[in-house]
Amino acid sequence: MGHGTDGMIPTVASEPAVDAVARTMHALATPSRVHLLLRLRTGPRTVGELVDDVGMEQSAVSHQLRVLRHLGLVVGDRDGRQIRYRLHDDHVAQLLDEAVFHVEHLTSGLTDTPGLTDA
Amino acid sequence: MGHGTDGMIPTVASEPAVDAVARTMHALATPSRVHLLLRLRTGPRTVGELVDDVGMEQSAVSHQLRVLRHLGLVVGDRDGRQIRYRLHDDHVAQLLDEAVFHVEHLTSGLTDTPGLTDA
DNA sequence: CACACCTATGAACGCTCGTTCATACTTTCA
DNA sequence: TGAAAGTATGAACGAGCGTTCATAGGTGTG
Repeated sequence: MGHGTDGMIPTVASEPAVDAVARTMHALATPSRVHLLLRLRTGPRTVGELVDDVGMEQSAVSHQLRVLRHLGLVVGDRDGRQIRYRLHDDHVAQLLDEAVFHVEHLTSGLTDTPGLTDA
Repeated sequence: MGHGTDGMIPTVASEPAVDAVARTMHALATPSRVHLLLRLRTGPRTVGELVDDVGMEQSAVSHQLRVLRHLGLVVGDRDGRQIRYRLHDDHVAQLLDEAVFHVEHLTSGLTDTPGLTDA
């Protein structure tokens, strides 16, 4: 059972929502950001720790963290001269888990030619 | 695709899964595809119908449908000289609903400056 | 105050990707 | 079989984006 639109089916789903979905899902459309988010899902980490975890440069990590910040997915708290990042709330963690879950359970029935179930 | 590591709790989430998530979520990272998917969520539609629904050219629709097909999110069944597309399964519909749900409930606590909860 | 440490920012480059234009393919009908 | 309808495909162009390089901003320490 899914939450969300229980019962009522979105006949067309408001147009504005379309852009909002695309914009937010954009955060999960890049390996580097997914990597960072999954890392933060295990708990708060400083930028330096994240740099060590994923194989990215400090600048790249900072840039991506800014993107995630603007999307409201992560929050940074200053601790001394370093900044500790964390997922914004459980909502984000849940979204992450579901993304991973769905991907791992996608019936891989890829199709190359339309009109056929497989080819 | 292979699940390299065991099927355990995502303490760190296997590296390969990261790319898989990013690749699939990529489908939801563009307004045009979200539009098409949400439309298909209300039931099967032919390409022509989709063209009328969303404000895209036939070619663009066909191109995006191909992307969604390769990702295993939609399936096309030939019906006469037109092809009727539909979501691959309930899984995809659920993923869509959850995406919309989460976006609509994202505590919009955007932050521009790190180290501060708001500014 | 000067310096090292940590993180953020801006510019630039390369690449990916979505769209458009033109065309080919498949199916139906006369 | 020739034509029209419906859809797919390839090339090309432009925009958006992720990375790197260089540098600035802020923080603690001696």
